[in-house]
Amino acid sequence: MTTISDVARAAGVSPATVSRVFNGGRVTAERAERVRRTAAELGFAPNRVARSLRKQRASVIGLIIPDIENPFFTSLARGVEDAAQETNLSVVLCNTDEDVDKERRYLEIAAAEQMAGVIVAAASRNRTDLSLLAGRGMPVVAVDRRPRGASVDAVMVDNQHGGEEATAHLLASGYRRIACIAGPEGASTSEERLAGYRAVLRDQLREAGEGGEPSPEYVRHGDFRVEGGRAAMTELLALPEPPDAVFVANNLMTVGALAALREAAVEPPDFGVLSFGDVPWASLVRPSLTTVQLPSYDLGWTAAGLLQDRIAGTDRSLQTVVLRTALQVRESTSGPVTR
Amino acid sequence: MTTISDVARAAGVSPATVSRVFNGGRVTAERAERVRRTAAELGFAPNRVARSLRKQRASVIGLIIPDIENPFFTSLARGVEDAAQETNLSVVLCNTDEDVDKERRYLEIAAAEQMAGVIVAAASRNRTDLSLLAGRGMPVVAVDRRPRGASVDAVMVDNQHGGEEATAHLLASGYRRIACIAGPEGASTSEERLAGYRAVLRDQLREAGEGGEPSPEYVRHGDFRVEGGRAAMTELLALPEPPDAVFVANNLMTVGALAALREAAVEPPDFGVLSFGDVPWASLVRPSLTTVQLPSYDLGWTAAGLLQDRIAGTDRSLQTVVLRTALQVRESTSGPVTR
DNA sequence: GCAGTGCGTGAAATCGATTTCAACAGACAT
DNA sequence: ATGTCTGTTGAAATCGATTTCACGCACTGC
Repeated sequence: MTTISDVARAAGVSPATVSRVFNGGRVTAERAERVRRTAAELGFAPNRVARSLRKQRASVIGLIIPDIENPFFTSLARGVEDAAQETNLSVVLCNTDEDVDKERRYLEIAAAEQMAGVIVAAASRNRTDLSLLAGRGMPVVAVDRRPRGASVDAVMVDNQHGGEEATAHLLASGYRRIACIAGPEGASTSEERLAGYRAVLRDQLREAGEGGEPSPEYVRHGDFRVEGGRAAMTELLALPEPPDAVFVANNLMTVGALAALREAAVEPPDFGVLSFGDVPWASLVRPSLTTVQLPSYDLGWTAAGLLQDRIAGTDRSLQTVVLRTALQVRESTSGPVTR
Repeated sequence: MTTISDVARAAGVSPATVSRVFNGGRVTAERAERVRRTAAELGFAPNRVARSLRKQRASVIGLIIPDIENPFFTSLARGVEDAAQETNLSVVLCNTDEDVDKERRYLEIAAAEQMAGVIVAAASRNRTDLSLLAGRGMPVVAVDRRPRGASVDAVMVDNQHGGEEATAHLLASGYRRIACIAGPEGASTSEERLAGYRAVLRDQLREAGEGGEPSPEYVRHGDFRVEGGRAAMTELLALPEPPDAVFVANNLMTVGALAALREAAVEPPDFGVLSFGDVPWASLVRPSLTTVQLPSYDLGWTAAGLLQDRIAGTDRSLQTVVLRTALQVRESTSGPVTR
């Protein structure tokens, strides 16, 4: 391992000069050239640990996500990674498994490693505590989920709008008994999607002159995982008057819901399914699935951008960027065949 | 940020003693207790950067994979992560996009960050150069793919066996014109799977008294991605005598192949499809897909174990662990209906 | 010719932990 | 009383880079 002193000695200059060559200090062209050449000869690469210690900041950003096996988050991670690469930051990917304790451990590591900044998709709206980092002046950006009371930059999805879009599409397709499989109660993303669903249904009831509220029986809460979706869908199908369509609040639960539908031998387009979030590849084997597309990659990219601004020292006021969803209609035949 | 000196001062001891308390040196019980208490009061957590610099080794391992969006690798990553957690190592996940240059950059970072070790699923059999790290004495474990000439521990999948299993199953199900969509030429994993396919077909031809070689037209090379699978399948279907089944050498290409089949309105069980590697969730919407299950999680877990042995300083001789695949039969009706 | 300015340079301090080394205290044997 | 040994302790060196500071030199303007 060649150090900066090795290079300095070989090039006949001081370590300070070598450092300046690589960090944009003022050095005469001729010396700089000589240093660069000897450095290349010796295969010198600065020790990033030493650099981090001295600078009190590593060239690493943390990305803390709740589920690495969910394509939504891997896509987000790619966005972060691509953006980070442009400024030579590396990304440490941490998977919390929706577990607040695991998450806290990672936040502590981020502090102890003196990471340049952290992007967090919080495991819990209430119990995730970002003050640990924000308090030490470490730049933090919340993404997808904003923990309560955290004063940090954020990049969010317009969940309510997505929920409205989805529900409106199902209505427009002719379905009338539309259920909703929401996420865990308390999850902000889920609440907002549900709010969108409710708002559209209420409007529709009013217009139809029926007034009142959409049936509370048609709303089930899952856990954002496959099994939760399956269970909720099974319950819905067992109702005295089962729904004829369902809006599912995330991609994994959609997979579960589809499985339950298949077991019950209920198929689109008799039964409408609209997924919030892309179910990757499902489109290939089940083209009739309409989805609310989430800007996952852009979410990551944007969050990384905000973070880098902060790292660079910008002190604009706190900012929340909201990205829109886009409905991707894939139904070949749209709407129920018989009514 | 409280440092070790702050704690030392507050507890009325030297920094050396504080360090010993946290690193298992000999300290009298009473002092140790006092130090621990003051440390807790001050919220002291050792600065990992400083520790890494002094120890010449970080408590971080690198995991370098070619495609973070492939569930095979995310599952592998979980295996690594879970194993690493047990010894308080954190994992840095690096995505190379199958790009050798990107990969080299990450290998250099691993060196400059003084990572404790690296697990690599190499982007290229020929061009991935692990000597950079192995030469500096950094522990390295190859996983899934073993780069040529690298003298490192390795954890592999028994690809040939998996290929044999897959092909034999298709034969046993009654298919006779079995094609293969292999991976890129030169990729060791692909070559081995293909070898398994060829071996079984040759045996079958011999037994059937026909002798000779399986038709070379039935072997196509893809790029391990969705589009490659789709293109290859389309070509196969366009042959004068198209196959009646296909063995696809990885999960993503299977997705592409399924899409091509759907476009051509060819459906199982008239056409047999066997995927090497699980196509997540596809089972739910297409239960008839039989797959060769890869031990992705175990691959990661095992690799992390080997790496930790090396980090701890074991100097047993180089070791290659080969994990078996398992056929997961999901066909409801098995085999072609008409012949 | 002299003060003032600016640039390039190297010596040395610095980041925060670990670890070596020497000193010291106390127990015990000679 | 002296020597030996064991077990604790703190001062100081160390890891490898960055950065401050002061110095020397060359110019400029008066």
